Amino acid sequence: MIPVTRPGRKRSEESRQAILTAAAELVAEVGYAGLSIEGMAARSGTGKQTIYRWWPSKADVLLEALAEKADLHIPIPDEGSYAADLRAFLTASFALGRTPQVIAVLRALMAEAQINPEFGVRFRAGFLHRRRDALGVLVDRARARGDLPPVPRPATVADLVFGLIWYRVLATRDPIDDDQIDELVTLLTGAD
Amino acid sequence: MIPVTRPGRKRSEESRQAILTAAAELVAEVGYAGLSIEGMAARSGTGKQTIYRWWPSKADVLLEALAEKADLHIPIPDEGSYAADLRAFLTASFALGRTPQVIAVLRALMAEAQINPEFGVRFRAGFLHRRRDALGVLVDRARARGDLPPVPRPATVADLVFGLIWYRVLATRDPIDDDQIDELVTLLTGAD
Amino acid sequence: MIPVTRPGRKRSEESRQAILTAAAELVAEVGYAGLSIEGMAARSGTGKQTIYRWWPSKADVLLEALAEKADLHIPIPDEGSYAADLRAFLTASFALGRTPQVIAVLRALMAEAQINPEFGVRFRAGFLHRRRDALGVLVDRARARGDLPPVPRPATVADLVFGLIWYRVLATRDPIDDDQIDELVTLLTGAD
Amino acid sequence: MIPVTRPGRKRSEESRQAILTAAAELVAEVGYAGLSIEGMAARSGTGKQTIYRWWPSKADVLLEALAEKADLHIPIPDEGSYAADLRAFLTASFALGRTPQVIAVLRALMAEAQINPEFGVRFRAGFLHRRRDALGVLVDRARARGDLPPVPRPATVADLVFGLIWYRVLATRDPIDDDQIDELVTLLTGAD
DNA sequence: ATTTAAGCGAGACGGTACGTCTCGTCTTGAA
DNA sequence: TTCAAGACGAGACGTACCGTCTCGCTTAAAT
Repeated sequence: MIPVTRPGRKRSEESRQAILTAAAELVAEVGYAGLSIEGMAARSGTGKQTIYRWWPSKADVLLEALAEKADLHIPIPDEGSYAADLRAFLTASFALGRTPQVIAVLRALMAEAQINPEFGVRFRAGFLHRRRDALGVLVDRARARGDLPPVPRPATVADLVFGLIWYRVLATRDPIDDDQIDELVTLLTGAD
Repeated sequence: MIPVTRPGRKRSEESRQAILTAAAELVAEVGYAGLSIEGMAARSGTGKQTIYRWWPSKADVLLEALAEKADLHIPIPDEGSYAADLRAFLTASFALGRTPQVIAVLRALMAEAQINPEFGVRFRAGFLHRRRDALGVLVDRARARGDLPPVPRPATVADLVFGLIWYRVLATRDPIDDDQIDELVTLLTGAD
Repeated sequence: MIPVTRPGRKRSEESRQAILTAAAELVAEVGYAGLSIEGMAARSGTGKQTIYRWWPSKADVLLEALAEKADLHIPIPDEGSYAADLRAFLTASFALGRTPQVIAVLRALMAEAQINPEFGVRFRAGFLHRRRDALGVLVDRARARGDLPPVPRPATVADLVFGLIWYRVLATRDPIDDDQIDELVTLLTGAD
Repeated sequence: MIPVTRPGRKRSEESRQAILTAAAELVAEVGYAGLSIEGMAARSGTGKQTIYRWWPSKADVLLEALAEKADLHIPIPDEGSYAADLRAFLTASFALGRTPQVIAVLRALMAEAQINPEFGVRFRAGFLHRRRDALGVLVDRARARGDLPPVPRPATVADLVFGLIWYRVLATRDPIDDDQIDELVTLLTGAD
């Protein structure tokens, strides 16, 4: 058994919060490209070393700041049918991305994940997989009910749902209207 | 009529090609994060100013290098039916992204488009919209034929198709298998 | 016999004047450090090559501009005595350097002569030696008259006179008052 | 009383020395025009920022390097008479400028002082005034003794002495021979 | 109580690339 | 041949951050 109580000063929760807050404020003010560790340290009144000690990159700070405020595991209670479950999930997901600040951070993190492969691994594990798993719960539930149409296959459902969401966020950049939720539900449940 | 003959030395096509080649080679060797204007100038045997004179950022150089080799307006001949047209388009699109080098560049450009808004505008106009228009031709053709199912709507077709492709490229990072083409065709044409 | 009439276009006197004028104006506006061949070409409406064709450096342009306006060989008529000659020479010399613009150019040229040895050679030949020779005429005249004191030696007279002037221009930067002319004349003529 | 202990890492004396040495070596090798901050950083194995943090220009680095090796306040002990004091001062001054390396640096600094006014202020305060003050001590001593001739006035003595030295360094560029020391002493002390 | 071992804010360090500026040369088409 | 225009290879400028390294201090568990 490892002695968990190490000697020395404890990590400062105050500094941690100050850094997360500074990161969120700065990215809103100067954009992700203008965000720097140096700037975060200055704004938060901490030292650069304190940031480097706990986070590997500026993207990881943002990821933690995001996780702090938005629970990514939004559980979907059983709504009775696959269609109802799906509609609930989509509505909740779109609500998550309705705040421009969150969208901006998501765009930046997805971008960083492409450019910095190590962060990519962490971003997939810490964000993308969690969202995918949340959807997986619904699909499994539907499968158990025998509610699932033959096309698309369960594995493809996530690709279509998240593909559409991310494509709108990253490429077309206009918000998803509610009509599209109905359209998607219809398409995926095989209803007419 | 404007006199087209401007005074002064002409732009060097030789240097332009050397820069595009150097950019493509370097991004393959050191990755997008390791790519720099400085490095491109050194590798291509040109001066930094020559690059800054013609391109606003390293991403724009890559975009031009990409456009140079891959025609983005791949025309889809009439295959007789919506389903056949769609299958041809998807097959051609996946083939485009089969070469890892092209995928790597696309990931980088989509990332840069998130981080650098000015480049984002150019990337959408110079790449995303062209691909979307190419798909639009098929859909219009199907609509003229009365071949189009009520769901999804034409505008959503592109979101689903490109959403799925980009999501796999950016998020899951595993290649699309051919079964998924069939699945997608079935889903979008409303066939059973 | 060389055919003096060479083929091709003649040198443009207009451009030459425009360049000299631009150089003089610019050095007054932005200082010698801010003066550039590029700026001179832009201001004068000429091409850089035209400047490089006729002058080896920006300092040479300034030197020619200076020579254009101030005759450096101010002849000193025989005033009857060494003391009177000397006083006339000093008065004329100080007058030359009374205009701040000329002083500024002289400072810059003397500086450039230290930094750029090739220009140093030209500056000495084109400016310093001419001034020294002008003083030499007086001294020779005095020697012929037997008017010269044993100390300082003729060669040292120039060192003292020009040394004092340049030291004030370069180091102390305050103008020479007329009392110092008398002082210098007294000192050099051995009068009491 | 201000607490002198400032936070943060201390300035590296090792780097400071390495930079001063590199500056001195480089100016000897490539001349002042060829000297660059970039080159000094490379040669000294430091970063450019470290130089910019402590010195405003390459000339200031050289000035400090010069002050490091040559004490500019060479005190002149009382030699008994104004003439003897003066001879000692001149001999010491000429010795200072006998090493070609020192001369080369002085030429460069005086040049830079003309071109860069801010450095000019620092050069006068950090070098010229100190030398002038050293001479002032002798003159004051002579005045106290009643040893001073009416011409030249004390203020002009410095102009003549340093004028001659600098004129030879900057303009004629040939070394001062010892005869000229005697000549100068004779002239300034009013002896025959 | 004293020692030891972090963590902290601060800031200097060796680096790298940025985007700009100017250099001196070369190329173009008109005069 | 010269000229105005302007692209070119080259390379230094001064700045911004990177990620690392002292530094004096605070904090807390172990001695």
